[in-house]
Amino acid sequence: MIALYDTLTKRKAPLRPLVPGQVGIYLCGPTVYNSAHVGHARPEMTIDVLRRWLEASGLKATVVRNFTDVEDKIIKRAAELGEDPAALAARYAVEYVADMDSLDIKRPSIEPRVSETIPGIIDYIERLIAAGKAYASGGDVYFAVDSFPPYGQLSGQNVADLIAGARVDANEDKRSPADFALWKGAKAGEPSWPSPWGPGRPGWHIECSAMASQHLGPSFDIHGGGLDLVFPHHENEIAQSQALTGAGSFAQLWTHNGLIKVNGEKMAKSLGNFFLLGELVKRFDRETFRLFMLLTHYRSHINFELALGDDGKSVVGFTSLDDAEKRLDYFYTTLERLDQWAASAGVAGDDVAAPASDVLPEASDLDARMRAAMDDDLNTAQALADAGEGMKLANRLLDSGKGVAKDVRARTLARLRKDLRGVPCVLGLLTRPPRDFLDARRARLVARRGLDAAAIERRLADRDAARKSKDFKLSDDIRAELKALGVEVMDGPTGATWRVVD
RNA sequence: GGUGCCGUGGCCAAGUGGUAAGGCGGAGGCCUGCAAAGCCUCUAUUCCCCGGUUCGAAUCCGGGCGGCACCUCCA
Repeated sequence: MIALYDTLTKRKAPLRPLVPGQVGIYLCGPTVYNSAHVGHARPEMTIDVLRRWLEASGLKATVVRNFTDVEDKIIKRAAELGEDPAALAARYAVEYVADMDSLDIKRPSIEPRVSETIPGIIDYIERLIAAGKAYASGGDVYFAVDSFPPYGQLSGQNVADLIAGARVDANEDKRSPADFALWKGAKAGEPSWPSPWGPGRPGWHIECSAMASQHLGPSFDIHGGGLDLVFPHHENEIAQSQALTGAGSFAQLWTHNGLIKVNGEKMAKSLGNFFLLGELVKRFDRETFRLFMLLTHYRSHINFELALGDDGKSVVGFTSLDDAEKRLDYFYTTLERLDQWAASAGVAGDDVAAPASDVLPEASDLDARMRAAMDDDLNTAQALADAGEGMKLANRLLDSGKGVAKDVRARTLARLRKDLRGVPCVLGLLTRPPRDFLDARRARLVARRGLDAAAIERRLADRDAARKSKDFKLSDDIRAELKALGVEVMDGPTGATWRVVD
């Protein structure tokens, strides 16, 4: 049974699906007014892992992730570019899908758009007005926060403080400064839809209430999003929804992922310190992003570290991603060694998976430990630390069977070979044949350093000849020569191999 | 001003009552013609500080200090 931390009750709670065996998840999606950056990947990755874990646990997950394609920022940006707002939003939505595909994030079951939900939104607003929870005023419609006493339960805010803080937008048409717009009357030249209150468009929060209830029903299991959305967005979603459908309806569990910081600073458009996914994906393996994110628990902030040049400003490297990719390299290298051992030992597939008692204890409970970590609020950091321990044990046994009975060693290695791909594969890691990853990575590094692989191979052949004739001076000279290029030569039982150090 | 989160070794980071995971870095070692990779050992008597609860606290409570986030567009 999986437990998740619930922002509303501030504690971990076991997931008890409303419909046994099925889990409905709503994730707040992007406002599509420009390209996706690293920050967008975090909630997507979090929900992707949640969804994969639930599915692996035998549950059917329905993930609804919206596109907000009608919004002030889109209108503004479209005006700047002289482009039609709808066309601009559609263009960036296509790009967004491609970016998430490139990170191997499973597509949501349903991707509703505001532009396709307008009738549902208008209906929703009409019901709120009929229930006395909202009022039309000056072409707009506002939610009456006073009509919903529990307001503030998610974020710990109270209405009086909000008003006293004077940070809420006072507005002639509002009865109370804390009220928020459900419908915004259109100004000249703005895109609009006809409504009982005149032409206009939905306010920011109502879309999610409407889309969630339309696709998942008035009550569903999990609502996700970034920590920055707790207030006001999610608070307002709760108000709108529960004002109509009552306490306890809407999301049963609220999960919020931590944000991404850049060299310790908040990542913000205004600071300009964000990086587009499309560019980073060219430079790193897609699994590198996944590992980078999953190495930290989803509720913590992640620091996206950059290596800066001497001027302290120019970005010369992506330290966090480099580190994650090296770790991934270690994992895949270990798996390859295990595969080679299995091939030479004649171990086929998983068929030698032995009972727990017949393998070393560190290996016998590895899978259970990883599963327990995942069930405990998706502790991927713990699960991957466990996997790392398993990798280390595998390498040790592969190096030497000293002190371990031969059959126990073999069964342990077989077990590790299976389990080290078990939970990690569910998380979308270590899913490929090791050689695919390792070759692709080396090719990328070769290209990045502007090296010539064929030339390296030729020098390696020269060195091999030198070693055969015991000319270690020449052999070492060639090693040094390649080393200067960033190429490391590794002598092995089947000849020398090489890799690019970064 | 309000609200919430956090403060773990040089750095990163798990751990929410039972006596400090893991990674990086560093030191030593095994292996190697030399290396690299891999492995082994060491690297926090202690979890921001001060009180309290408890047989027992990094974990709970109170106070203080520090950082961050949200309250305005932000994933």
